[in-house]
Amino acid sequence: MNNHTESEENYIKALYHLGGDDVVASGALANRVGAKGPSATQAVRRLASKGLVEVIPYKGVKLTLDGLTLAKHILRKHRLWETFLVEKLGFGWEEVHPLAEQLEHIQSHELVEKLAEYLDSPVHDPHGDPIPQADGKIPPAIGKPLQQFSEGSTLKVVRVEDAGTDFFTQLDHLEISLGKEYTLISISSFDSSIQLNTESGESFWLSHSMSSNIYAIAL
Amino acid sequence: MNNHTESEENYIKALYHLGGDDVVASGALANRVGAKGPSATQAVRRLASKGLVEVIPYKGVKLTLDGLTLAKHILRKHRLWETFLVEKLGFGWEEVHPLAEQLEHIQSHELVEKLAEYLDSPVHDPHGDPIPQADGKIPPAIGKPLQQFSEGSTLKVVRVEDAGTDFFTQLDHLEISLGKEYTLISISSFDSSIQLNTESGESFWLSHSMSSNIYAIAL
DNA sequence: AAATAAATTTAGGCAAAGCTAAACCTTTGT
DNA sequence: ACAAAGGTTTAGCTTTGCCTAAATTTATTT
Repeated sequence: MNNHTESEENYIKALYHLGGDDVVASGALANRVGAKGPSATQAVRRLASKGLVEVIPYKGVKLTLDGLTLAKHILRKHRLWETFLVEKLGFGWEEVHPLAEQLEHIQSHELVEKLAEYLDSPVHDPHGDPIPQADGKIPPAIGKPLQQFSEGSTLKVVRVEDAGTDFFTQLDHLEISLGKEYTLISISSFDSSIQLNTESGESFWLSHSMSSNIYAIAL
Repeated sequence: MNNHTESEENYIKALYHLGGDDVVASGALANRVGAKGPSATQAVRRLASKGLVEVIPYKGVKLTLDGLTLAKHILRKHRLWETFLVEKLGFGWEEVHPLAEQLEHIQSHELVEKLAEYLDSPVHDPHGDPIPQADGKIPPAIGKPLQQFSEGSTLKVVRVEDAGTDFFTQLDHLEISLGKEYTLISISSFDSSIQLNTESGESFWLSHSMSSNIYAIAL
């Protein structure tokens, strides 16, 4: 009961990401894992038979406690590997997600814990996202989305949501990275896009979908 | 044409291990990957359709040049990961094989080369086995099997064949490890088993199957 | 050289995972 | 309240990869 396929783990991950331990619609799930509806229905059934999810037909799916534990454990592995790739192997933070997606499926508790130790038991990954700990606890997430700052405030970017590659390409293009400081000039009341000033005085706009994945603290 | 399943890679690995680029019987192959005859036949057919092997029906299978290249690349990954696990994470040399067997399937040239660099481009893994290089060249294997030493010679263990866990359990039990020195007392003309003396004077016997996987240099 | 033994391949099944098309619930709009 | 729209599940098909049993080919033995 402790050995899962890669596909199963991907569904579990998706469920966690989409809803934590809340109910998720099978369509949304299928979408997230890049499959079609029926595949998700079927997959979810397999997961249910392993006690990892609860299904309410025509309503949605929900992680059980076991499923939740597994999800957090996979996320722990993912973020530890990302940390390793960036800090030890010198990868850029924008390249590591797809690699970690492979590495997170490696099966060995001992390996995970030795890796954590080797990295000095990190609490945040290279994107600033919290790394679930061995006991299942999740460190507090740092920063607030840019929208929640008032115009004129000075802020420091401390975290970005570990999303797709195109998101990072955009970030790189705008030369946004962790630790950088900006002044928030204005928030469009029309489409919620945000205007930032860099330290060197240049100004640029961020779409809502961009800025809502960028987290900062006030200075 | 560059993307292989884990199962396929396991068959390629097995072929390389069993025969290098010589013909291997399908039964032996099945045996090595822990499958039954028909599964191997089928697998081999898939590999042939990808140009990785050549099949001579009822005779055997043989790696093509592409297959050989792939095999060496997988072995490179395997041994680099083993090196990482032992040198960086502090695993014992006897524990790393099954982990490396998972890690070797991670798909990323960049990762492999960054890992190699991080480990200072090692030429031998923790068992003393040569690590195929990025260009496909294989560093010279060091040492000779214990059988090839004459009685009375003093020798140093420099390499063991990276085999199953039980082999390492045995080695550990006998407290044999890389770098240790012994005197070869005698070779049984009956069953080729070997009698060794440790530096501290204790004496013990090694079966042929054990000693033929242990390599040493003369002192 | 024929018969038997051993190895290999074919035939036919099964489970995981995916797909499309069709059927079936739920929700929503009027 | 009911019909259309939208989302979900069922049905049925495909591929990978493994299995057992049966047929076939190769090797061995007398």
